[in-house]
Amino acid sequence: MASRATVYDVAERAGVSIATVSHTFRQPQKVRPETRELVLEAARVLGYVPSGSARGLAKGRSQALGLYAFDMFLPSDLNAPPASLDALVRRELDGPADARRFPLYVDEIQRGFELEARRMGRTVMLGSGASRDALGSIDLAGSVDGLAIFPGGAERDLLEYVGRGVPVVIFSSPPMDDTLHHITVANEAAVRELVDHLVGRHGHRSVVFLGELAAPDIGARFRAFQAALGAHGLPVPEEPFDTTTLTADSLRSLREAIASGRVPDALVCATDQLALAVLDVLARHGLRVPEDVAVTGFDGILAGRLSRPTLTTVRQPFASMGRLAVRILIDTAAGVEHPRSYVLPTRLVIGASCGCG
Amino acid sequence: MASRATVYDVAERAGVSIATVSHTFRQPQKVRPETRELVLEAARVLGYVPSGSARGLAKGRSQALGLYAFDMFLPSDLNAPPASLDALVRRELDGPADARRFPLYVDEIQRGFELEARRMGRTVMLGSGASRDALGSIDLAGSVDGLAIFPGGAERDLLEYVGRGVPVVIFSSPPMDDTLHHITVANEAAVRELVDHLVGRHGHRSVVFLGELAAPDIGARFRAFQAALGAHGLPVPEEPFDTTTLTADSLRSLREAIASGRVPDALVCATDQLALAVLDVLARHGLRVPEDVAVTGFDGILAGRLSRPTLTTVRQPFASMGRLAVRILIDTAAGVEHPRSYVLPTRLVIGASCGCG
DNA sequence: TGTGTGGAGTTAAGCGCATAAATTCGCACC
DNA sequence: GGTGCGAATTTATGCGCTTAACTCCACACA
Repeated sequence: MASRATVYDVAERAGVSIATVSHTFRQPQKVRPETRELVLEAARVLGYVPSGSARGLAKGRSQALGLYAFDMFLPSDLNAPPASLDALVRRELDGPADARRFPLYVDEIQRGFELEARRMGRTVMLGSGASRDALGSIDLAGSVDGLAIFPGGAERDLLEYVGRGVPVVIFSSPPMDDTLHHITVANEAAVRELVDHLVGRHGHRSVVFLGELAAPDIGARFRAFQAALGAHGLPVPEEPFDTTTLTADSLRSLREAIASGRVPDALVCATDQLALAVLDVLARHGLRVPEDVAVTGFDGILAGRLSRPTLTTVRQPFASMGRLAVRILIDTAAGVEHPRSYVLPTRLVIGASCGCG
Repeated sequence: MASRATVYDVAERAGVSIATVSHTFRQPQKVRPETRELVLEAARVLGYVPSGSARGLAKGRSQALGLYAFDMFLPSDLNAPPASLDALVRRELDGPADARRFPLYVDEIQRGFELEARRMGRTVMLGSGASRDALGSIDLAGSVDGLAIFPGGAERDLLEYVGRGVPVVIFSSPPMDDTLHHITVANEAAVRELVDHLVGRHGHRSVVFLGELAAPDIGARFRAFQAALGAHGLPVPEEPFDTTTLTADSLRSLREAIASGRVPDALVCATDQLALAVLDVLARHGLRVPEDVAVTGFDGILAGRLSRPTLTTVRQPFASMGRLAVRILIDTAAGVEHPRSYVLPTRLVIGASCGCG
């Protein structure tokens, strides 16, 4: 692995200046065919591969778009000790293939992002870090022409900061008065439709909301939930029934309700992941879904179609969100204006967990 | 979007030299706390974000690992005209969520790659291009400290070329006498086990292989298939029953066999994707699986667990392969030797498509 | 007072490429 | 033979950062 060849090496071997070498690769028409061939041959012999860093520095942009995920999605993995290869393989082959861990909604957005970037001839840089780790996203921001990011913890000001130098899109975050671009869905309409279904169609009266309000989108869903209950003339709760985080000691309120025999008619969960956890808890305590209690999710991830019963949920256009982010970033970097906020539609997906089918 | 602040700007504002600014971020212990605070404050005010390109150039490495996929996996998307946002969203929400397109095996390897890179504090650069496009992977190679790649078309020499400057890992490619690192699975043992099951357990005699031999791993599987049949005293075919490419006019041999009423007992498909297509064709022609004909796949992708019947297949440790690639790349870049080839184990997964269950 | 020492900061030299501006050259044309 | 011109190539500079080597200075010690 000798140190890589540079333009200088190629130029010397081809008997031309480095400018000609550069031209040969970037603006071939400016170089006489014979000279070009000379340069290409030299490059071939030397195994020349242009340095992306040097090019990026010289041109002022990298042709790369960044996607940053806080590790909130995979904390367990990040903290795990490095397993031996054997252990990794054995665990993977012996364990169950788990659709609950992958693909999640992040992965679907990422996929759309990748596909569109590919279409546009851009490379994608994937970064990640701890929730509080400012440096991770800053580092990434310094290497790309645009950055898309998932909502994490207290990163708002950090993003504004980063956004001064590079366009930034934030997913699943309702319109706000900041300098970032937002992509989200019509949470209000979606929740309204969901509640209408549970109350209007199935006649449930005791309908509750489960979810942690920290994420901006989930807050919006809860407020929409309150409004929807009100619209149906039902009592409006001040807070979610359970504000779980899906960590160790989660779903406490739900388990207490089960223990005391006062389970609501319907559990509206802020996300599919949460809904699946709820299904588990209910099953473990001998409660049948939907006979004893209805459950709904939000997102439309794959695992929700594999569960028993299948999940009634709201499908989000994740791939489109990822694609849209790419378009916004590229356009904005090129000076083309874009609306600061996009609110995409959703679709109610009726499964078995609400009592239908 | 004013042009980004640089070390010079920060240095000037803080009244220090650019070296001190750099030290503040890279080796904080070398600068006095008060000075450090001065610099950080200046950086904060200016919205300073270090340039990844400049750093990469100065240090000679980028802390990024590359993953390159030829577009053979997504040709349709690449060639599609750019749809309007509305059209994209509508198509996504209205269409069926299709586990047959995602996640595929590439995605699972990629996931392992990403997770391990994250663990190691590296960023991942995703590139892609047309099969014949040398420039794509070369460009990517120039921007990363190591490159992992899927087997595509005639890229062998290209990879050797790229491999001169940067460590390269190639997936699903049996050990070869080249300068690259290879990661694959024990195709021979896996196919042997599969055939043993079909012949020994289910008593099938007319067992055929379907698959395109271009991919190196698939070639290995077919040779193992031949050997396995021979070991059972069955006639050994010269060629696969069908060498389909899953494009427009695919599975011709199979359809002809169906038309002529001479369908084999068991169809051993080179991949799950192919097996799923085979299931479709069989169903469309009124043939029942496994009653009329047995089918097996290879890979263990998610869609194979969603099909009816579920697929009997061979599960590969994809995530581990991705993780291993990262370890190889990082180690090799650091001068630590690694075996040139890794051959990982697999696991036979019995579904319903072979006649079990 | 002279010397040594270590800490804090600065100087200066690249890293590999792109590109504007300058130069060279061949050639047509008067 | 002089002039003009466009094409081909080179010169020269800068992109923003890292870091080895150096300077400076305060302080301890003999």
